[in-house]
Amino acid sequence: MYRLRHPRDFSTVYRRGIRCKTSHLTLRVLRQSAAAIVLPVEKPPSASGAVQRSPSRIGVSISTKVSKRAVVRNRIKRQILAALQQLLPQLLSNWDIVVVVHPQATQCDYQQFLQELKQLLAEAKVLNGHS
RNA sequence: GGAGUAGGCGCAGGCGGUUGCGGACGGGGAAUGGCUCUGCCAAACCUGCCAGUCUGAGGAAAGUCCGGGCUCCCGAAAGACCAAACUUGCUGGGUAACGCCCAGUGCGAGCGAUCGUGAGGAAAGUGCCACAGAAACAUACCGCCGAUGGAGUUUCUAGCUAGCAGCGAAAGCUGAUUGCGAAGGCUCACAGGUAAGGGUGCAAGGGUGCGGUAAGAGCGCACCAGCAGCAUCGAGAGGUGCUGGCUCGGUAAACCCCGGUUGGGAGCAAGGUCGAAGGGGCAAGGGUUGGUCUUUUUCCUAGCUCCGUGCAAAGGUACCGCUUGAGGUGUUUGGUAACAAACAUCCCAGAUAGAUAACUGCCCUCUACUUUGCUUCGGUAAUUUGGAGAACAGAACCCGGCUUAUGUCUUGCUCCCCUC
RNA sequence: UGCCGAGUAGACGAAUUGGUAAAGUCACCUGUCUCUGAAACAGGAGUUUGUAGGUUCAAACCCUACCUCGGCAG
Repeated sequence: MYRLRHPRDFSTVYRRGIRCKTSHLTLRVLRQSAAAIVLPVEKPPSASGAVQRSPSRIGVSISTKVSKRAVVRNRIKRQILAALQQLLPQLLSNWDIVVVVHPQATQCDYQQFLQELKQLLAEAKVLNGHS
């Protein structure tokens, strides 16, 4: 799994991405080709089209407002990443995805996260069809 | 059995399965691009990627309350003195150091085991002690006394004086009366004495008792508290005993004094290395355009989508700092202990949107229920099924402490109740 | 991660060289006025000073530990 790591990537997704929302999570999604306009150096102009097949990158954002305790935040993040791991084969490539966690999500368990993520990704049309 | 108290160099479930994450190690090993093009370089002394082996949170990793190491800036030979700061402060020891730890002393709390202790100086000075109260550190409101001094009193007395009456020869005696009147009595409470009692207050000039006194008072005595001196025990804080003069308010977590300690400041986001693209800044130079004066060479000034050069800033954890350390484990020795020494042995996280996880099986432990056996009917043993394995909590440069949060196991000791 | 600052009625906010039921404004409640409401006037209630200990005769204030909130490096 490829992770979003740089703050610059996060702010780009926040500025330009599509937004989807459930009661416990918010999803921000952006095509990497759109990001390539902002950062033209990463991709030479000749190869900008169909040649690129870099996999989708995923980031999770969870603030101290969700919970003050680092243990709780880390567990939620790990559970979300594990759920996405399970969904990874169905994901389309060339997308940047950011998952934002809401404060109510401290009560959720793994199955709930899995279900909500599946729903959100389908809504954002990042999931590899319903085939 | 219950209640309590002090510890633990005590534990933080175990073994697996599937899918995954960080680091280290040694292997395999591209695409692509460049060039001096049948080979080299970039990264080929192996990057992305691939599989393998090893390894991967805590007792508090937390709070950031102290003390260090380490790094940079300012200052500075070294030492002494002064100043300043710290806010450290019973004694002895431990430690790299500490406001920490150990052992003891005094005081306080508890029936006790034991616990708490910010525990130098108020007899060096200054300040403060509201209200109340006479007075808050020096006095006298009520009260007591009035010994001493003063004033009053003859309707207090002794005594003296004067004339009158009676008796008498006289001296004189008796009686009532006039006046004086003590160093005596009584009255006053004016001066004064007093700090027992009342009242005020957190606090009122050691406490209790007896004597004493005009009334009182360490004024005297006994015991107690406290102070000073001496002796003695102890390494010391202090303990014990004797003697003495009799007594001093509280507050220093108020200023302060004394003693002690100390170069100051910032903190790994310290600090250092490298520093792309595309822009902008400054400097001097060149080029070019315009203006003025002198002159036809240059100079001055203002500008520019111009040119290259130099300087400085800036962007990013890309790399270093970064984990071998006052290190861990074990044994022995010294010490009451904290701890120290010697020997042996081991290398044990290094992330940076931040790794150690998600789901799940068995064992073990605990617990609830079902059934059965025993029963002194309180329970106890086995068994079936279900549930839980938690609580507090996530390394972020590294150590030593403190504080706070919190599940469970276990050891010693104390008090109370019951039974033998 | 490191470093700073602040907590006083429902809201704002004074009292901080310790001194005795902790000012004031808005809001709230009751009444008067009015046909009703507002305004005005009169009266009233509410805070033990973030929490827990300590020093002191006495603590919002001094000391210690904790809790919460905010800020800076960003």
